[in-house]
Amino acid sequence: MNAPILPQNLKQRALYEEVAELLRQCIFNRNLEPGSWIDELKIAEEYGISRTPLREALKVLATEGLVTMKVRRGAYVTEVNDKDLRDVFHLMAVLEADAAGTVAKIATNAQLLELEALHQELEKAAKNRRDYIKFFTLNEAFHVRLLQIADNKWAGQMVADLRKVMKLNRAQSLLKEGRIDESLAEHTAVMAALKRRDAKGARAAMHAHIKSGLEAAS
Amino acid sequence: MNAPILPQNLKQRALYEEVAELLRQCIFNRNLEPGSWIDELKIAEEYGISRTPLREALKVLATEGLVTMKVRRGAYVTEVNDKDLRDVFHLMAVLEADAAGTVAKIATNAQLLELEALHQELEKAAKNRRDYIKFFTLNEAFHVRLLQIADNKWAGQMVADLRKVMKLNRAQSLLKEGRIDESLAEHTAVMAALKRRDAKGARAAMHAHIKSGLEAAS
DNA sequence: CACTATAATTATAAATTCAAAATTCAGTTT
DNA sequence: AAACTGAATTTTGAATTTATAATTATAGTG
Repeated sequence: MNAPILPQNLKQRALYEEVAELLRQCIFNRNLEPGSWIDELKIAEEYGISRTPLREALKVLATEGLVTMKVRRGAYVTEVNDKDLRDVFHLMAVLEADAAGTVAKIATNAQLLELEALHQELEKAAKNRRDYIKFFTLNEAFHVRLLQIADNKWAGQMVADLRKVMKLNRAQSLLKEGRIDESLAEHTAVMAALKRRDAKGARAAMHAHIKSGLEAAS
Repeated sequence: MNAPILPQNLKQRALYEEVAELLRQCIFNRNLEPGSWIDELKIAEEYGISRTPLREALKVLATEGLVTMKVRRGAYVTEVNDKDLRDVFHLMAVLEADAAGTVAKIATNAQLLELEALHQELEKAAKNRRDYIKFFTLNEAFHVRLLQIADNKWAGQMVADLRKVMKLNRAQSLLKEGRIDESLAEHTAVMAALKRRDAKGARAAMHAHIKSGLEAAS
């Protein structure tokens, strides 16, 4: 019943944080469908907790945009329409392009090598056609690391939030095989610009990369 | 059929939202100082409410970045250091520049006239030297309206959050009289680019405008 | 038969209560 | 006198209870 106390959990997280994370997973894998009402009583019982931390978690998800609160009507999983998705992709393009430009300027050589290593893993995964789950994971890792190196925690937080909203849309996961080649080519262009420390080029390449991701999704 | 629907402006807000707004004001006007601990019992009593909605409000502010939660230690007003401020300004510049570019492209003529009207009010306020509170208010109104016209609710939300964090820093309010002239000139440049529907120019002008705001603040 | 009003049910919102963790302070020991 | 131990106090975290709003169901009337 009780969650085992793992030694790695030295920094304990608050219960409402744990619940928020569980709910995010439920939302991403469509256990909770967009537009559907979130039954507080049911979930609280399912998780074996009271409604108080659950409601706190819901309010966090609401400010993240994953759920929508209606007064006296409870919480609903946010529905993302096409325009929303376009807007989110546009913002992602703007923010990640800026981050790429920054990285081209400020990254240490070691950090560029690190990105290069991730990129090469990505290339490997792309060759094994069936491995598009790994491709997807590595791709996200690359982008996350890039944001980290850009060293703007506010930007990192925002892009993370936007990524969550993107995951609300089923289409985002449709990284089809044909798209892998295209995506990899774009990635290579980004990496090349970074290596020659071409901020403007990196921005442009990243912008194009994300925007073409939108076309694939919509 | 025509049951009297309540006007939208009379929409009731949840108590935790009201409390969150009150706390924001307390934080912005230094009633609660950065770094200071937030006494739940005291505040709850002050507002005449229980701790439950207060704690929900604190969690909202935490995801906005205004407040930092420490496990088993409560909530603290976030302290913004110089690097944080630089990062926030940089993001604001990127996001608002993008929004300005979008507005140059998609705004209706009526919307441009609306912005123009706001801009002219700004000019008037600038002439009355003492009115820098009004100048500040109008300036914010202009930027808010621009974001609205850019019609990307995610971007609007993000810029609003960033603005809140900016307000944590005392320096941001030091919009001194000398700075008013400079700020107005930059604003005029933005407006001019918008009027000739020059997206690139609008982006550049807005970017410069925000960045020079950073220099004034730091 | 339809429509309205009202009662019953259900779910959310907020307050209160309870539990557990951290801090403080006093007392003892070295 | 300094440091450590442990109890008392304070404060956070979570559960439970209470109140209120909204929806549904039911009954009554035109």
